[in-house]
Amino acid sequence: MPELPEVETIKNELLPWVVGQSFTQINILDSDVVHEIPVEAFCHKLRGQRIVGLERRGKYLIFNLASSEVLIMHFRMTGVLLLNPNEMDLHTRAVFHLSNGSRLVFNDQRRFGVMRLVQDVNTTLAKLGPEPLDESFTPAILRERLNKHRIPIKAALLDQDVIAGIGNMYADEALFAAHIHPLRRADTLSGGEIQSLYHAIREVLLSAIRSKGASVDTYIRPDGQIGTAHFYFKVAHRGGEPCPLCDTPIERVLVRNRSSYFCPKCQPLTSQICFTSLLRAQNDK
DNA sequence: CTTGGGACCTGGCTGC
DNA sequence: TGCAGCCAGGTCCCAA
Repeated sequence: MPELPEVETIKNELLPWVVGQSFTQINILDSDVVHEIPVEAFCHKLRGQRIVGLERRGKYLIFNLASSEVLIMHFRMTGVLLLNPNEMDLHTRAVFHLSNGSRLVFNDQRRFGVMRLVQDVNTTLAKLGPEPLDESFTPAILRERLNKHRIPIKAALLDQDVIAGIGNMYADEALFAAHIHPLRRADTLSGGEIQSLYHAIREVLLSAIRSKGASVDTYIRPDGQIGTAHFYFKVAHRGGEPCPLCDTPIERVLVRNRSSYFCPKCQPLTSQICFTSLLRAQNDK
């Protein structure tokens, strides 16, 4: 699942190959991948456009163009962007030909990925929460954001309007590192817990970027290689395995219909749990 | 207004 | 062996 570290890796590895190049031809094989604008218009507007910059915001990959327009991609669950792949892929949705002869190929097994052409990226992504790796992101900002919500902390971390870029895997890893139960109510964290969670979020994301992302499911890097962040996961996708700290089996609980993996001993229940969610989750088991 | 849950989608896995 | 049904999850949308 491309979350912040995966999209950051895609951006870093593509940047030297695409910035300064122009789109010479665009082939859309699955018209559903283009949103808000007819495919014909999308291709027509993009053809000949020069890429002047490549950025990431949250889980979005942003192509800044020489014109005022901006190409935005979102990979959702199974989208990948490959540079000059050798093999054809059944799930190719779009192919971008560049002026240096390279091909950017957008593959997406589950067809949830989207791309858009917008006038102003700041308007389009205005609701996104702060970037957790920005210097301007502080424990005080995290506290202020979480205090507005009476929902499970896990659900708050997944809400892109609260914080941008965190998905299911890294939310579980951050909560484990901070020793916070996924069903804790977001607005009940102590000052110490906010501090722990703040540092856990940043360390988990930075560590994953150093490992070039996590190749669970279909994610691979633009050159076709895997990322290795998932080798170091402590709880994510590890239900039933022993906790690396205390050997207690990792448990799974549903929070907002999403699997959450946690250690019941290292992330203990407290009186500030979201009881309704917990009961519903337990009933489902 | 906030919160919760289903829909979307497809391939892999489980269990009968 | 075959196949129905479940599961994975980011985001949107609707209902309570």
